[in-house]
Amino acid sequence: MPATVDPVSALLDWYDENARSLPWRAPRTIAPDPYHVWLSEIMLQQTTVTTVKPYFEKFLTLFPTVEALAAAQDDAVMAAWAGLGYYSRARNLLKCARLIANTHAGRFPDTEAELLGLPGIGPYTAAAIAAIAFNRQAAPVDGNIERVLARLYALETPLPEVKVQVKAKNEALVPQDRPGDFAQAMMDLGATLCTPKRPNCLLCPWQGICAARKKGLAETLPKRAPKKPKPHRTGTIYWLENAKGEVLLHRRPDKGLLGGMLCFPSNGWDAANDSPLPTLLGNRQASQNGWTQLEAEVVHVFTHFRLTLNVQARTAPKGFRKPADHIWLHPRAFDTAALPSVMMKVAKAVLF
DNA sequence: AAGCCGGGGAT
DNA sequence: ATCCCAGGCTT
Repeated sequence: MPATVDPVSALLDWYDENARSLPWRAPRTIAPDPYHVWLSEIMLQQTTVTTVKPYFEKFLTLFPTVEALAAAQDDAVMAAWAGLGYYSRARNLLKCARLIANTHAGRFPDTEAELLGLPGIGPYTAAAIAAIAFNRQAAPVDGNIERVLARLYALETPLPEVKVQVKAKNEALVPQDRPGDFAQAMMDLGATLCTPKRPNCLLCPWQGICAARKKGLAETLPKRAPKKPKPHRTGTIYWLENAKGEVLLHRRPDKGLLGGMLCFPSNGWDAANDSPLPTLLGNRQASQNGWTQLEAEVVHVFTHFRLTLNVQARTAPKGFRKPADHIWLHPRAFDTAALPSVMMKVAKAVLF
């Protein structure tokens, strides 16, 4: 053994011996399926491996090929994505699948530049697909790689400014023969050993050369700007049932919060989607034909605000006509519909 | 450049 | 209760 080992070789050796078995990772001897790589990378945007796994497998069952996905109904895709969050990803996923199927003969482009032009594919995902699916000389940088390299080189500039240095360091390390494995090894290292808190430096292939470890800075890098506190919003859910036991749901517009998803009519927390129901039916509480305030209160945390919802319920009067963009849906169908997690919480609070 | 956009696992 | 995640789009 030489006294000094090439850092990239040490990383790839660690990766070969410790690679987690992930459903979208092809065996060494089999070429990866670009559809699988693309689907997994979109799902993994700001989302952990544990969360993505069951969704990835469900999508491959429902939509085995990019052509099958392209042929699916919008609502079927939104329903399959329900609970995964960042719903613009699902809309762009479908947009991209139809583009690939209809104008690219079902084949994903194999260069970083072409991939970057597709809906839902930004700088990270374009580089990741180019490297992993096509073994191109591309160097994706995600949150894991930022952390690993900020520590390896003890980069003390706070995010996001440090991204420029990280990008340069990363590109300098990419090996010519295994760019895809290098990217995945870096991300695996960040996800399993070089974690944000309490990194397991004793098992790290770079424990001997990590500058942050030598300085005792491993746990504190990368530095981040302090975050702003989340504002708090409150709202009211209107749970309206018809004679068949179906509940009224509102399909939200495609753009914006929970775009394209089904939500119970509500007021007070999202002005653009305030419901006409209380005006249509009268919002007096505890009157014979009015709403009944339920005990249920639902708390949910979004990216940029915290939400507390109270629930009012009643049955629809005879002759009630549902407003535009509303549907009746029986609770037994909630599990397979496009209900976001916050609305699933509301349903559970009312039904149980 | 900054804000918007979900949800859940880990600590 | 807080952090942060295999980020992209919009303004």
